[in-house]
This record gives sequence, C-alpha cells and structure tokens, in this order.
Amino acid sequence: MTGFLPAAIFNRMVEQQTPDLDTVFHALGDATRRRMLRALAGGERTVGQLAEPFEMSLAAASKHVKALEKAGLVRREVRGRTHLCRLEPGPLASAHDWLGFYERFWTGRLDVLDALLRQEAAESSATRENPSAPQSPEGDES
Amino acid sequence: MTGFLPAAIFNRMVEQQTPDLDTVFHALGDATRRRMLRALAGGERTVGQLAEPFEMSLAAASKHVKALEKAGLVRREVRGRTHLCRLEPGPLASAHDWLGFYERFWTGRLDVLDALLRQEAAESSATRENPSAPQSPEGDES
DNA sequence: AAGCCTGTCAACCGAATGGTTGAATGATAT
DNA sequence: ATATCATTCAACCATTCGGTTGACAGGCTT
Repeated sequence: MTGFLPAAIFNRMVEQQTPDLDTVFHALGDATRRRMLRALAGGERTVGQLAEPFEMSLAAASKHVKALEKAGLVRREVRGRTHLCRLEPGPLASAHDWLGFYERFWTGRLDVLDALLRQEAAESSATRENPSAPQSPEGDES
Repeated sequence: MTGFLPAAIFNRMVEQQTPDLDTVFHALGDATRRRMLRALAGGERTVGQLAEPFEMSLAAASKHVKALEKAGLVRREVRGRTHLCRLEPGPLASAHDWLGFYERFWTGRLDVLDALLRQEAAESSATRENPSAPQSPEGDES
C-alpha cells in the first residue's frame, strides 16, 4: 500500500528505529533465518510459507520471523488472517557497508597493508593506531 | 611468517575448516568483538591490548578473542608469553559476499524488483520462486 | 630460585536462545 | 453459528552466552 518505491527507504529511515548491528548480525547468525531471507528474496511470503521448508513447529518459525522483524530485515503486513512478509534490505545494506570497511584487507591492497602492519609491528613495540589503517565509517561503536 | 599475500588466502582455505556463516555472523553480532576487529584493523594486537578498552575481566575479553578465532576472523601467534592476534579477513569477505547477494534490493534496481515482486504477488497466489529474483551464490544453505 | 606478567582454564551465575506443546486470537468458510 | 485456518502467546525446557572469580601454566626478570 502507499507508494512502493520510496516507501521502502522512507520506512527504513523513519518508521524503523535503525536496528543496531548487534541485532542485525545476530539475526543473520542463524541458517534458518538466512534461508528465510533467501526465500523472501523471491517475493512476499506468509509466515506459513516461510515456515514450510523447515522441520520445526510453526511457532518456532514464527519466532525466527519475529527475530528478522526485530532486526528490521523483514516487514510484516497483516492481511486478513495471514501475515505477509517482505524483505527490507536496509539493514542488510548497513551490514554490508560495515563489512566493506575491511575490504582493503582482502583485496589487492592487502599486500601493501600487510607489509605496513608487519613493518609497524617490527619497528615499534608501542601499540598505537596504525596511521595508514583504514578509517572506520562509524565512530566508536562497531 | 612465510609469504604474506598468498598466506592469508592459503591459510583461510587450508588451515581453517571454512567456518560457516553461522559462526562468523554470530561473532560479528557483538559490539565488543566488532570493536576488537576494528582495533585489529590498525595492526597486530595482543590479547591484553585488545582487552584494555573494555571494562570487563581479561578472561571475558579472552573469550571474545576466542570467539573471533573460532570464526576464523582472527589468527593467533603465541610469541613468548603474549598472544599476538592478527585480522584474518577471509571470513569477513565471505560474509560481505553473502550480503552482496541482496545488493540489488537496496540499489537502483530496487524499484524494478519491487514492481516485479508486487506484480507477482498480485497476479498469482502461488508462492513459487520469482524467476527474476537474484540467484543465490550459495546452494541451499543460507 | 622467586616473583611477576600474560593469558587460559574451570566452575559458577543469570539472562538469552531456540525449541517444544497447548491454549488463545481472529479471520474465513460452510 | 460453527468449524477451520493462520498465527501468536504463554509456559516450559535444555543449551548457549556473556560475564565473574580463583586457580593454574608458562615466560620473563631480577
């Protein structure tokens, strides 16, 4: 309902109280929930549909959906007696961004950085920040 | 030790029994551990150094380090009586890749996909896969 | 050798997690 | 009106988590 395209972003920014990475990563730390997200990547699913592939009670699956919802990864639209769930990718993007901070460690720059770190470790026993280390996108947290 | 550039990748592939996303995401789902990773982004750190910013016992921090190690995010080199920890970015890259699967949901393609999904949901009550949904990089798991 | 330092281990604790079952809610169908 | 369907809720259970404390194991220092 309402506008579709902007709604996803709008809701993520306004309705959702920006779930912290703790909650998002915790939600992602379960294979069941990740598979649910993957199912939702194929389109809207009801709770029952999300639960169907798993050999657990519906109540258990419902809890998983709630965990995804709490992390802001899923939005629920109660339509009649069924609850329709949709993927809300904002938090996934946040998590992706957070991980992207470490990208230079596994991309080509790795060698350069590795050499720098080794050099630093070798020539000074002081444990200060490496000035050539990448800058964190977030402040202290995360 | 040994070659640096290939070592990181090599070790991740051989030494490490490819920690699953469960473990990696779980490790990331804790602000303390994320801050430790961030510290390690600045270079090698001993367990004591990693523990220092936190108001918890050394034993508690040590457990966090162990969680990171179990997830393959950290490698430990016991040097004398100190344990030197280094960032092992492979699992971070895996997690990043996994999240990248959902990228089209938050990038420009979002609108197109959103319209497609809504159309599918509207015109068929069957809950089959959306043929235009992105393909998962992994098989069934996650 | 004695003592200190770094770090882990083991036992314990309270809270959270992930699952179950059975009852309750509410919308739909007959 | 009644039965059925989709889903949640509440209570319960075992396990894990994150923290503590105190004892232990090595490595340095003197």
